[in-house]
Amino acid sequence: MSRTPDEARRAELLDAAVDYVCRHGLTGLSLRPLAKALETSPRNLLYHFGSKDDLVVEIIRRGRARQQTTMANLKLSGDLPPSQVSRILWRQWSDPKRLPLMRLFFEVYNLALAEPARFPGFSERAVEEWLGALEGCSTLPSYSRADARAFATVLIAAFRGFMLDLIATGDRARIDRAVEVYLAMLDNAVLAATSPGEDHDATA
Amino acid sequence: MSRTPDEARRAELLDAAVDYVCRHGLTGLSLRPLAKALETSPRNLLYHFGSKDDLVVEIIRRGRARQQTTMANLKLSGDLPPSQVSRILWRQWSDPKRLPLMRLFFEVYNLALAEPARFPGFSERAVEEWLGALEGCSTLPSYSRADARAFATVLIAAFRGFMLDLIATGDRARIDRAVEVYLAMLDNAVLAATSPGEDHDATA
DNA sequence: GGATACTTGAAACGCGCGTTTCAAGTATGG
DNA sequence: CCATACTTGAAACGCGCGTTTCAAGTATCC
Repeated sequence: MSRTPDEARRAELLDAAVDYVCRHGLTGLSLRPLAKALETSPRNLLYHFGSKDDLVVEIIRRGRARQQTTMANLKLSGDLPPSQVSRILWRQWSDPKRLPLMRLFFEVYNLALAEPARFPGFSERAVEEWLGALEGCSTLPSYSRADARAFATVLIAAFRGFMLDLIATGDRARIDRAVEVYLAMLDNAVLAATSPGEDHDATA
Repeated sequence: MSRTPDEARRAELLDAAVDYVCRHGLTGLSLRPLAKALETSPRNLLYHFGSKDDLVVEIIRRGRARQQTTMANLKLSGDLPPSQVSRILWRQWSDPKRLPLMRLFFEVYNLALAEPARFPGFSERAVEEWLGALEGCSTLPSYSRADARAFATVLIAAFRGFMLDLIATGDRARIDRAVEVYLAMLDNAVLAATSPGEDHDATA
């Protein structure tokens, strides 16, 4: 007939929107300022994305895609010790260039907690995906599956806790030092779990 | 003259507002629904609190007061091992009755990150207060001050990470198990730090 | 080159927001 | 008891929001 839909324009707008949201947050997002920053109009955003809610969904989806790209680049081989996996994770994600994306996801976690209906299953998936990745990545042979999940839960909790602190305070010196203390603890724990001599009971 | 200001009414409204915000979140808070839930009018909220922003500030302040009351009840003596301090903290705060307040503060952290001007220094203080408490509570004699801060940073990160997970997934069984694994790691670390025999290097 | 469908702009609509205005209601000090 | 100041209610204001309407602009296929 006459003309093919301009998919590239949509992708360009979406990418710019993700950048904007990383800088300005998702909570107070409104179309008019966003449109102005993207040098377009609210009308156009709605034309390309249908509604604001749909746009938000796509922004989050695109953000997750960036996150997963980063994770894929980690190339974590299956037999690294947990401390190595955690160190690589930390090195990668504490990069100032990646912090805004991380901050965005903490924001989305919160929004999802406040309005689970708008982001169904988001919070649960956010943990479950990392669990899956870390369970597979750093399992100790002696661990049962539940132990492995518990251990992975520790890794995730510490990682996210350090991230929160870094995002909030920016006190990189203190936190980097804390991460090293923590990684040494991890090595100690693995040592204790694999050496048969010690009394090692992790249950209450 | 004629009548004394009703301070009790204000306090009552504020307490009810904190409860409301714990249940409904602070992000989308607006006066009309809040007033309806409190069986009063927007007009009255503004009369008692001046403006919505002032009200929000007072809600957060009151929430912090509740938080500190809980902390004061912990009665952490100075010579408990870190794992005991952490266990008590976790037991106290993972109580379902206290989770909403914790969730509220994670929400405020995020708001403060998005708009530092509205909540000046909030995020930094949130970490610094816990740091101070934990530094004093579970210092090891062999630690320098920087080491103590780093160690306390680990405790806070893990605590907050576990909290985030619990609030998001509610998977108490998995997380309680993870906490036990983590506490055992803490004990191991303290053991390693105090026994002179082992090679113990926590720097990169 | 003109019909066709994609793309964009300007302006307005209805809505809920925080806030203000104005007036009535109410308890208390003199 | 009544003047005074505290308290509350009803209604409206202006504003920014997401969205819609209507029309113009633009690239492409026949």
